[in-house]
Amino acid sequence: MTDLPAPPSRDDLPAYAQRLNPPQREAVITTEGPVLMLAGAGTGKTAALTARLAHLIAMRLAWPSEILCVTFTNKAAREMRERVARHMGQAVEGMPWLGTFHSIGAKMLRRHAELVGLQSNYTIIDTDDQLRLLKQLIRENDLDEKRWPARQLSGLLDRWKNRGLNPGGLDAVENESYANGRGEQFYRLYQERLKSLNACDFGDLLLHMLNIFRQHRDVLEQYQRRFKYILVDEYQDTNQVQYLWLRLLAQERKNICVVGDDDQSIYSWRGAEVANILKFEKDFPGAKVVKLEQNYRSTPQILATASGLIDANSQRLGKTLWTELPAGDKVRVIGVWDAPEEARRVGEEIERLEREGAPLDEIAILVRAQYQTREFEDRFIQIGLNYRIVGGFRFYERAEIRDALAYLRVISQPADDLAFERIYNQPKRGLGAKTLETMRRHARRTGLPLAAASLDLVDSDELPARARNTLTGLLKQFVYWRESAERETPANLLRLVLSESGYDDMLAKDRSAESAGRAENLSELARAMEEYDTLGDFLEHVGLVMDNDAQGDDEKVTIMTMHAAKGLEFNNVFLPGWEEGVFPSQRALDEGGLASLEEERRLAYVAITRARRKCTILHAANRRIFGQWTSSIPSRFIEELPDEHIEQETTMSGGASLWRANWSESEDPFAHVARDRPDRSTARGPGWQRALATGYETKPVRVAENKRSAASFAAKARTDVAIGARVFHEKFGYGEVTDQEGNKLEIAFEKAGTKRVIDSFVKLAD
DNA sequence: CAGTGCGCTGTTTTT
DNA sequence: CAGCGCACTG
Repeated sequence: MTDLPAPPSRDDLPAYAQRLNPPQREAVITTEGPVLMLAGAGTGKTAALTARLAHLIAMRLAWPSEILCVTFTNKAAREMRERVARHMGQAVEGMPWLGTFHSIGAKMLRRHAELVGLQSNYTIIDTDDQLRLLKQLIRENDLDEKRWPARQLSGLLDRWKNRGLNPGGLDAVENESYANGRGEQFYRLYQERLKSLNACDFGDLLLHMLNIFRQHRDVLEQYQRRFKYILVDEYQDTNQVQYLWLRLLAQERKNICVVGDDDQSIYSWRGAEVANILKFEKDFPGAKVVKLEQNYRSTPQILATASGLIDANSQRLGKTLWTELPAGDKVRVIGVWDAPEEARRVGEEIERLEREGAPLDEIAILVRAQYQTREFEDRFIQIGLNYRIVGGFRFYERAEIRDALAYLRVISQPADDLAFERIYNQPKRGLGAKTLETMRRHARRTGLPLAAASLDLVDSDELPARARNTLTGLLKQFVYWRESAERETPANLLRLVLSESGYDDMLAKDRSAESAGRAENLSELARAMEEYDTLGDFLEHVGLVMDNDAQGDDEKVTIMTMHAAKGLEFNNVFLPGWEEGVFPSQRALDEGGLASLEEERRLAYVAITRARRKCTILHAANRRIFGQWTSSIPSRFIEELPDEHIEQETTMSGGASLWRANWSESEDPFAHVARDRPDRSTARGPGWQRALATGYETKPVRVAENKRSAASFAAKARTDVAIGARVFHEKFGYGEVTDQEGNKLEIAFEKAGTKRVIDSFVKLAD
């Protein structure tokens, strides 16, 4: 890092600043003090942000390692890294603190894990693991899982963590919201369980670090000193923990630059608080506010359509986007009969674009919800159109991949019970619920992880001979694999495990249609692992970088959700499913009131502004929902689009004209639009007020006393049982203790003969 | 212990 | 029309 370029002289602007417009340039050169960059869609915010990064480094104001740069998605982080590298040439050896909130949180937490009772090789569990764990907890505590579903608890936990609340910090209402006042209890139980698994969930990555910052000044100061500059992308999407986290870190130097657009806030369901961006100037007095309003992306028609729509929202800072780009086509609104026709129609339009020479990777179909992708997939397969679906079933969520990862997790972290449970009978080894029950029981009584408890268990006669032998074999394999992990590369270790565990054989014997694909996925996984030096590195990557948007080589149409499309742009954009109940979604209409509706509208704004040249909106009169054909009316958002910039069209087979005919007799389908439209002058929704009312203080957290180390394998022996004692065993009946060795007893049973059992499985007979 | 079939419930969006 | 939990049968 000694070969940084010389600082540029004042008159010849460095390359990274040359193409910036005045506001952008201002955002770049105002390095000291707080800066709020309000950047509308397509106004070159990433360009400004990366230029700012390059500037800080080029002017030698900070080393790359002294800049904290936070993004929301891995994709955004990757792009920024690449762009900075391009600006700086080879001089910048990466930026260690450029990444998503979660990956940065994870990295910090690895260094300070012991402060929250974890070990630095902790596992990051995903929602799937989390749900399984919660189900266990719910069952163990005799709760009716129908009445109090794990999903619901998961949602609450998420919400609490997003708000920076620890178990002790829940108020009565929150506590009441699960199992009649047992919210806090389950939150606590869950956290304890995670700790014993040496694991944490996504929310913990941030919350643990926030707790550490609050309770360990020295740690906080260490980071405050390190980060000379802080940059935050998509600030409108920060939630409460992230906000508190940033505030603590920025408090000292106040060199924080946040970039965002209140009109593109679409993650409030994940705890994001638009208010964070609205109150930035209050949090950081004297903040320089820079507005980027020149749009470089879309035609005037597209821009005007989007602006007209978002204008219906009440809670906005308000910006006026303008463009110098030449006029283009009007935004088209097409009404069709049903969803299949919608897919057919989009297919035809794409084929036409293709004939006109448009590249397929410049075409995107943006949907509200994942289920809408099916229709398009079916159609495109039929007509042989290349497409790719972003999101949806992610690579790492496939069963076989998760199985493989579970093996690796147990190898790297023997206390990972969730992983162990997943694979202890996968492939089928003849170990079932009964064995698991015995293992769990022993684990619970001794406080050992499952695998360790099992190791103890197979040294007794508690399990039937067959289960005992199988389990012994499996545990021995793990010991051996753990040794192999020392000398093999992660990729080779995986291949070894898959072959020796019988997983490969299982797939080979499986004659079903999917098995070949599964095997292929596993090879792909091994290939992907080649670039990692240690198993730990790889597992961390998997925990956080769940994205699967490997750029395909050949040209493909992109199908994805509007949420996933944020930050992207395409020449041609299709927006299907603009119907009440689909978009805006039924959920948003049912709950959440005005705030939800406005978020849906912002989503519509985001979707339209993805388009550079052409934007086509579609709505169908009939759609199958829940397997039932239902007729639908066009989205209220369509009515809100400014007439002069759109062009309506209805197909011969019916579409809009039909429902119009149906409705005109009885009722105006848009009657509700006027009714629901907010009063712009007075609106101050609940979200706004809640945000203003929210304080920063929550109760301090008690750091739980350090329990038995998860890795400890020693089970304590009972002291109340001695040789000669008469005892009762559930399976073997009554007997007399003839020998005692640690927690193992040798007992002469009256009916079953002499057996070796574990002391916790017997009780004293009287 | 594993495999099958039945009925229930519920679908946004993501790190 | 899912995907799941559950009960029942080889």
